Amino acid sequence: MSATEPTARRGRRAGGEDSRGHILATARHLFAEHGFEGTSLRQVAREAHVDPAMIHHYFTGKDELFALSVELPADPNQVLEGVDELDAGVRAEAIVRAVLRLWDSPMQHALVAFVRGTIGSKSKTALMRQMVSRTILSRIMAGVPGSPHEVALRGDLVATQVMGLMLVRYVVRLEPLASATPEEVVRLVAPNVQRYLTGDLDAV
Amino acid sequence: MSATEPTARRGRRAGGEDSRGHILATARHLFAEHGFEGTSLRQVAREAHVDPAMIHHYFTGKDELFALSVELPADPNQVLEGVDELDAGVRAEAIVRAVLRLWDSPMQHALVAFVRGTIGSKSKTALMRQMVSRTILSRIMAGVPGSPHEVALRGDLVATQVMGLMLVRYVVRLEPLASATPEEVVRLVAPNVQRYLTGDLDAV
DNA sequence: CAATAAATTCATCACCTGATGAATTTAAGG
DNA sequence: CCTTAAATTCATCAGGTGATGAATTTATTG
Repeated sequence: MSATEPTARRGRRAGGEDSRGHILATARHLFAEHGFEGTSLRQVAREAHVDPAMIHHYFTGKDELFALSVELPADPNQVLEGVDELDAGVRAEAIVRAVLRLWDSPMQHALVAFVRGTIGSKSKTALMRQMVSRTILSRIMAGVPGSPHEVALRGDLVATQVMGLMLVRYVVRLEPLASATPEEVVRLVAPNVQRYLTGDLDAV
Repeated sequence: MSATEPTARRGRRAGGEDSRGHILATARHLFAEHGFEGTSLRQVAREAHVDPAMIHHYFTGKDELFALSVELPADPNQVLEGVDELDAGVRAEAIVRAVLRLWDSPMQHALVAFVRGTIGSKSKTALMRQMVSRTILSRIMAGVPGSPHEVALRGDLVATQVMGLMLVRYVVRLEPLASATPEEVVRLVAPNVQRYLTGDLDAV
C-alpha cells in the first residue's frame, strides 16, 4: 500500500479543476482552526489534494496565501454602507444587524481565520487595531455628538461589545448564544450598543 | 567573532541563579507575544540565557512549559470570591471591578498569553469554553432569577461584554480605553453588564 | 498541426523544530 | 573530605518547514 496518493501523473490535468480555488478554500479552513503559525503549507497542500509546489506557483509564499485567505472578504465600508447616514440615536440596531449578517454568511470561516490569526501574534494585532480604529470605528462614529475624546471613548466601548459578541458567538461558541437567531441577538445586544453610542454614560 | 555567547563552561553554575524561574518568565513573555505555535523552545532558551536542554530538564516538554507559563495564575473562584453572595441587582459593578483588578495586576502578561494561546487554535478554544462556562459563568450567574435557558443566555451576554472588554483594553489596546482608569471603566461598562444580568431584555 | 503558455509533479536545499542521552561541573549532605 | 544529587552544556536525531528550479504534461492559440 502506498502512503497517501497513488503518485498522480505529472503535467497539466484533464478536467479544468480550480486548484487555486481549492488551495484558498482549505487554507481558509486550516488558518481558521490552527492560526497562522499552526498551519503548514504542506498541510494545506495535502488537504487540497495538490502538490506543495503548486502553492508557490500561485502565491509568492505563506504570507501572501494567508493574506488572501484571510483578508476581510467584504470591505467594511460596504458592510456598513449607509450606517453613517442613520441618525445616531437609532444606529445601534443597524450596526449589530450588519455585523451579524456578515458573520452568519459563508464568509464566517474567513472571519474566524482572521480573528485567530490576528489575535495570535502581537504584530498582527497591531494591524487589526489600525483597521478597527481607522476604517470601522470612524465610520460607525461619524456624526455622533461630543468631544473628540468622548467620541473616541464611545467608539472603543462599542468595539468592546461588538468584538465580544463575535468572540463568544462565533469563535468560542458559547451556547445558547451561538445558536440564537440573528434577530434575537439584535434585540438583546443592540440596546447596550446604543447606550455606548449616544446614551448617558453616567447613568446607573 | 563567535556567534552569540562565548561558550559558557559546563556544569553547575556558581551563583544560585533561578534558571527555572527565568525560563518561566521569558516563556510567559514570548507566549504572550507570539502565541503557542509562534514560540519555539530555542527562542525561549536564547532569551533566558539558558541552554535549550535546560527546558527539558525542568519541564517534560513544550506543552507543560506552556501550561505552567500560561495557566490562569489566579483561581477564578478566588477572584470572584463573594460575588455570588451579592444581590443580583448590584452584582455587575463587583464583577467588572474584580476583572479589572485582576487584569491590571502583574498577572496581565500571563493573562494576555492565555488569551493569545487559547484563541489561536480550535482545540485550545474548547478548553477555554469549558472553563468560562463551568467555572466562571456558573459563579457569576448563581442566584439570578429566570428559567435555566434564560439564565444561560444572560450569562453568555455577560461573557460577551466582559471578554470584549478584555480584548479591546488589554490585547488590542484601543485608545483611549486602554489608558482609562479602572474606576472610569467600571462606571462606563457596569450598567451594560447589569442589564444583561437582571435587566429587561426586551427594552429599547 | 505547430508553438506557446499554463498546470502539475519531483527532487532537492538549508534551516528550524522538539527531543534525548551522555558528559561535565558544582553544590549539599554526611 | 567523600559521596551523592543537582545544574549545566554538548552532540546529535529524526522529522517538519518554507522555498526553488527543472522536468513533464496538457490546454490554448494561431
